Amino acid sequence: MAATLKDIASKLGISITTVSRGLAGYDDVAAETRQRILETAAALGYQPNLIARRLQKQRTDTLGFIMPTFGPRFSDPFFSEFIAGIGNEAAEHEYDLLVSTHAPESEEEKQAYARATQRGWVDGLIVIRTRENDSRILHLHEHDFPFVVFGRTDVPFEYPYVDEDGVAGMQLLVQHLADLGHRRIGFIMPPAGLMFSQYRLQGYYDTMAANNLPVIPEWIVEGDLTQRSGAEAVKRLLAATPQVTAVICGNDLMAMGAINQIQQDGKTVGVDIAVAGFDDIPSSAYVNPPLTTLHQPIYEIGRQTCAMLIDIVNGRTPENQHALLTPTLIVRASSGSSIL
Amino acid sequence: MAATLKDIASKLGISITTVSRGLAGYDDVAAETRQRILETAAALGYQPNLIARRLQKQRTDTLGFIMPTFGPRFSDPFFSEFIAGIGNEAAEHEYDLLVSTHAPESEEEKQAYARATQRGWVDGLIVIRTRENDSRILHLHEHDFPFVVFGRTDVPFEYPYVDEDGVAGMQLLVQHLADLGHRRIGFIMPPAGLMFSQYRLQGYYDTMAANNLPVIPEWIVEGDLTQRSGAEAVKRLLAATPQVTAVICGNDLMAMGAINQIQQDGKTVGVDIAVAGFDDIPSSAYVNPPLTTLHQPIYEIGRQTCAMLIDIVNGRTPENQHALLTPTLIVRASSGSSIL
DNA sequence: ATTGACTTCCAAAACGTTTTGGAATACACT
DNA sequence: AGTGTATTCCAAAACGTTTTGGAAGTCAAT
Repeated sequence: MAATLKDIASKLGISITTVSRGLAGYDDVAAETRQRILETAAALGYQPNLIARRLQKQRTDTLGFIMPTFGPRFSDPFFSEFIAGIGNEAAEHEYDLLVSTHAPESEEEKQAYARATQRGWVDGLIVIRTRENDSRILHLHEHDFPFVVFGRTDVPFEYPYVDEDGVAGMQLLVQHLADLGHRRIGFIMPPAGLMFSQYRLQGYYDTMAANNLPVIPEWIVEGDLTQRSGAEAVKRLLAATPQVTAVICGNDLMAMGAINQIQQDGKTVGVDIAVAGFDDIPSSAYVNPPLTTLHQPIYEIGRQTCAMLIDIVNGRTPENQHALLTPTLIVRASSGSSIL
Repeated sequence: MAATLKDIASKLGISITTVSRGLAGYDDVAAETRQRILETAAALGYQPNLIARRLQKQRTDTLGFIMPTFGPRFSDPFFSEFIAGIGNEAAEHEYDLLVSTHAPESEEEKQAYARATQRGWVDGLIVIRTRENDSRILHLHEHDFPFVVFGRTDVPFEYPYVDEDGVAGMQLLVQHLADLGHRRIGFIMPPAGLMFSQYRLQGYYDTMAANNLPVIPEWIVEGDLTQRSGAEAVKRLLAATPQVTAVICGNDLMAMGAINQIQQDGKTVGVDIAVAGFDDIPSSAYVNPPLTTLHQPIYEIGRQTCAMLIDIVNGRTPENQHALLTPTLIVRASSGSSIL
């Protein structure tokens, strides 16, 4: 039912070629003919068949994003903001965005990446939440498939990425707490397999050392980025080392869980104990007490990542293959005031 | 470079047809031939070109989802959970999910829907956040394009939808507050143009009336679903009618903003004033005080909506075109105890 | 020796588009 | 009259797949 080039051509008694070229604005079509083509196209409500065009052009004008989600009940606000960023950037360049969700390191995830590198699915991929020696990046690199990563990883070759400077971020945060007089600072770290955990951990170690503060292993516990795990982790942490006066959480969601847990135990966050997060999700300004955290411009990072990918897909080498953004420190009430 | 049917055929000295049919498992291919085809396909790393297949089959095996987002800094956890729901359901049925974001009622949104109904983009669409006399639904219905909606609207024809029963939900919540002794209950409603606002408002009115509680216009103010607007709205509300003892917010995000604002004004939520939300996003259990709210199984709703769409796309009529789910009341500390 | 049934294969068309490599015509200039 | 140059058009190929409608061969039964 939908009109095709053939319909227009036969209605006008001219060839498909001419119709195609007329519509595309080539100058080997007489102005008068072109006019008639345009009119009939409009009259028939012609819309080009994208699939046919893609088959001919050998490109999909589509970008892929495979979200590494954990449980089914999953709703890290990080993702919707990131999707909005890449989606809007993609739309501006007339690219579509194909999204799917798979558990990290699962069999389905592997299949999804295998499928992606076959021709005709997407032109390029966006990868996030890098892991050690990330198999996704290895696979994409092996198959010479265009991709950009949000996050660094330890592979023995160059690849384009955007990343936050986790070390610098943690440096700001730990220094802030140290300046307030904290000497025993705990760290609820994100899953150790994720690369950004390592940078954040590194920044924590470095800055503690820079302030001549020793770190004991009990001060570091691991969470899985959810509120629930933040609550559990802080419970374990404080049970093991009640002397800790401040707790840094690997992300805001865990910080929210931790705050809740601490309050349930009858202590006052920002007075009895300082808490800080990482990400600056919108909610972090509205919890009680408001959360001291490190701001990451997720939306902008999404845009930038996507812009870089579009460059690569079009054969342009981005002037800067590696973008490293420093988070900014947002001080709110949860870190309290000086305890000196 | 990627291997095609032609490559396999010429390597084996047989026709493309036979290769295609062998791979597809038709029984007019000798078992031995089929074996050789399979082997060579594996050896060459053959992956079918999806675009070519789609062109031939005249279907995209792709579903579309156009998110109606407001600002750039947008991150309603509702969306990521909903996407996970439809994405996983789609993946199970071997469908892809195409996602884009456009401001509601914007020109780009209109264009996106116009583009969607042209052939060869997606096989069906998922629509959410219905508006009065929703132009998207009118357009899709006019073009006879497959779609399923999360939400009802007031159009003069039948269409498939999944929706939450906002009236019943609010009934539970208002009754809960009335039972605690509240008689002056404010309502921070979502944008009036959204259909679910109207149901929630209706449920509020109905249940107030059922309890012989009058409602005065000052008790109702509007917000835009963000934390910030929740804070602003509650400020306006309490400035106008300080006598209010309970405030129901149209969603959890606004409730979080409201709680924060009330606390900044030095009052205690759950004691001086009760606050409740709607949605039961994960954070709502972790704010301080934890939020009384209505639970919606967003992930499940996403799955169900998507499953219905897949049925429709495949020409099967779902047994039930209209699913109405009743939210469950989650009582937490923010609504406090009896004030009688 | 024919016939019919079954098995195994394939040429060609089709999906709708873009691109290639001219062809045909008209016109002006030698 | 012949050459060259624009201008305007188009047939055919190509993208990679699936499906249609047989064709060819084998085998057993007549």
